[in-house]
Amino acid sequence: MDMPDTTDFDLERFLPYLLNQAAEATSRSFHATYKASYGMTRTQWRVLANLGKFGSMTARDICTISHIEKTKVSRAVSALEAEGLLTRSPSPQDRRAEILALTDQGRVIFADLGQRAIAYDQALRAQIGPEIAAQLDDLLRRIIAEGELGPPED
Amino acid sequence: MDMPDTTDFDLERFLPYLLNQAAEATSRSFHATYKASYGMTRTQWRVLANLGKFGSMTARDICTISHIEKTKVSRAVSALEAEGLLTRSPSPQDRRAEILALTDQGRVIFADLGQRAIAYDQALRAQIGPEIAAQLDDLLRRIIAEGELGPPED
DNA sequence: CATTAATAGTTGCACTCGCAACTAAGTCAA
DNA sequence: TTGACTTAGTTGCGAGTGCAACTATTAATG
Repeated sequence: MDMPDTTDFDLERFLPYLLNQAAEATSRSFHATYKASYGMTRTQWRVLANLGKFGSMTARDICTISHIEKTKVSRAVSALEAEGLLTRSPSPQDRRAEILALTDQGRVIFADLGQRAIAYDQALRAQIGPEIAAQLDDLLRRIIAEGELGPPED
Repeated sequence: MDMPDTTDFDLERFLPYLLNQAAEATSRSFHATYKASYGMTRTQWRVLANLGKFGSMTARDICTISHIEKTKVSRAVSALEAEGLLTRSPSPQDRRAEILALTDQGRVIFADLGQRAIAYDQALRAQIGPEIAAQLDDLLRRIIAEGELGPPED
């Protein structure tokens, strides 16, 4: 009737750790791409990608869709605007909100990075096998959806 | 003979993005645990966990094993030492290196957090199903191992 | 040996992040 | 319409991070 030996804990078998390592490994080289080409932050890239995908929307919409904190979005929007990649225009329905839209230049860059992202993603999936990659997608989405299973409540 | 429409790029199908979201979702609540209980950083927790698992080793060993940047390790070690959770002693073989070892207090905390980590990990795996979780482990390890498949080389 | 290169670890700096506090605008109800 | 409450977005601040430069020591090479 042994208790599990607590010194048995092994980071290498800890799912959050593995997910982090995998995320960092796969993010790093693509991050280098958009950073080198356009001096972009990961958050900026994500905001750009959302606007590219969905068209005009407010900062709040981006927060809701992508689960990025509003302060990160706010700063990313400022930076992208300063670079001339997006414009803000006041929302007619709500004067607190601003409608964000990519400029032509923003769309060009989104097209470029989008293409490279697709290529990178395909290379990744090819390495682990396309069917398995599809399974992986499902698993990750489930984990994301389960979201926080509240703290261990000990 | 269409080129793939570049506006088709969808963050939600981008593996690095999914991995990141999943990693953040699973890390967040456990991060809250060690932060609240011991005011620890993720890097500090990882250094502690490595020392707990492998016993005495140098900072460089930790870097090699866990792929954490040496500056992060350096600062984490300083912080853990300041908290009295580890000691440094000069290496007899190499006067540049220091041998790191957990103090009794460090081991107690490692035991505590290790236990909680195991519980958290098991809860996570239970949610997605244990067999599937095992598959996920394999996949993640493969992705980590493939490591950087060099930048797209376009 | 003497020099040059490599390595262990630290530090300075510029930047990103997370959180709380804040402004401005909209909502709801008495 | 006034007052309490919520929401969109911004800003200040403390803290963590990445990168490059640096010290001290060890290894390698002529």
